[in-house]
Amino acid sequence: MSLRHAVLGLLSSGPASGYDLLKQFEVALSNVWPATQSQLYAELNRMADAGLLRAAAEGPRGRKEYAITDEGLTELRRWMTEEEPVRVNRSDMLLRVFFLDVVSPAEAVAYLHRQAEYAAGRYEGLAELKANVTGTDRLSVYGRLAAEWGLRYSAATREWAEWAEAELKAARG
Amino acid sequence: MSLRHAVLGLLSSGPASGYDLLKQFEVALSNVWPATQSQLYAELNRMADAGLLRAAAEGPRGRKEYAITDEGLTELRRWMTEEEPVRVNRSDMLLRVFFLDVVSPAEAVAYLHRQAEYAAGRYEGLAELKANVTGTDRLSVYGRLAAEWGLRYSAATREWAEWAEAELKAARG
DNA sequence: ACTTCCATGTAAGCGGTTACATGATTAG
DNA sequence: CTAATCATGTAACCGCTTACATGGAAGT
Repeated sequence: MSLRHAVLGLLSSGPASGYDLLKQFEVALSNVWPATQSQLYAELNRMADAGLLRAAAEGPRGRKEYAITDEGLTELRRWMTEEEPVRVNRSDMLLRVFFLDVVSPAEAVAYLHRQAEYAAGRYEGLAELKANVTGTDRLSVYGRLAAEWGLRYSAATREWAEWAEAELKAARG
Repeated sequence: MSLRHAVLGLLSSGPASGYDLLKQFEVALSNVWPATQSQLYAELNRMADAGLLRAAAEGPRGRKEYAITDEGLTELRRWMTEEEPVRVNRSDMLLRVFFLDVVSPAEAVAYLHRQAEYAAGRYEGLAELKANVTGTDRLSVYGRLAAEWGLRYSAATREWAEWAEAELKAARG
């Protein structure tokens, strides 16, 4: 249940409302842990019930500002140090690779070509994003580390797709 | 709904029972699209209802062998050529990176170190797996392409984690 | 006035996981 | 005879997505 931990993480640098958090999810975490509005508001209420959060202040328009509790901070630290990341690598893109021979050789090559182009585009996008994250706040500093991962990931995927495309062409003779 | 397409893909090389398919999921597709027994049997019945499959034969112990229909093959090809892969990159591992300053500097470094080690181990595992997949059948040939992606992915992740660890140490001064 | 932004909530549905449940056949 | 393997199914639960629903406050 990592949405919960993402919320704890965001609140660990200061109180915020559901609305504030939603923007942070969109801006900073969208590539790593997207969350929808509907999901977030429901989870905040559950977390308050569980004592990980408390409604610290109320503002205009029914705004509720939440602050992390000691219990929440303890849980966040426990998750960071004791719980190993879950790696579930469902890949729609890779699944298709297994079945490439049900389409024509030309279509198979085209598929890999599209994946290389997509990865190249994503690389460019992340490079731009990283260049625009110039802050010294925690989310910016560590966000750049995460962006660097994305960059390396995109580069590796692009190179793989180009390699695989060449392999297929070679196999065709 | 890619479980459906994974099933269509597997059945495109010949009829199989739910039990057969489950083993193929475990052996060939576990790193790309894991499926549970419960999920698979239910989906097979839905797919038969939808006309993508037909129960082709019955064997001992209530065994039901399914064959892909023309409709199923058409859907598989459509999915391969027309539907772009969905990329949802929820990463538990990367999410933690954003919140690395809620733990001690030593714990943060240790976290990245563990990730590098995990990626290195995964690389070794995949290298072994790839070396053992020597067949010339479709799943083997394309499985090696997919394994190559995993190898590059693991290497990139390991290198990133080592780099990030060095960054943190440098920042600590 | 009108639009945009702020702000929170509910409900239906889907895909996936875990656990439960049952029974036939084959190999040692 | 007994264990392993073959074989299929159901039910509860969980997290996520999409869509619906409402209304207050601020800027132009």
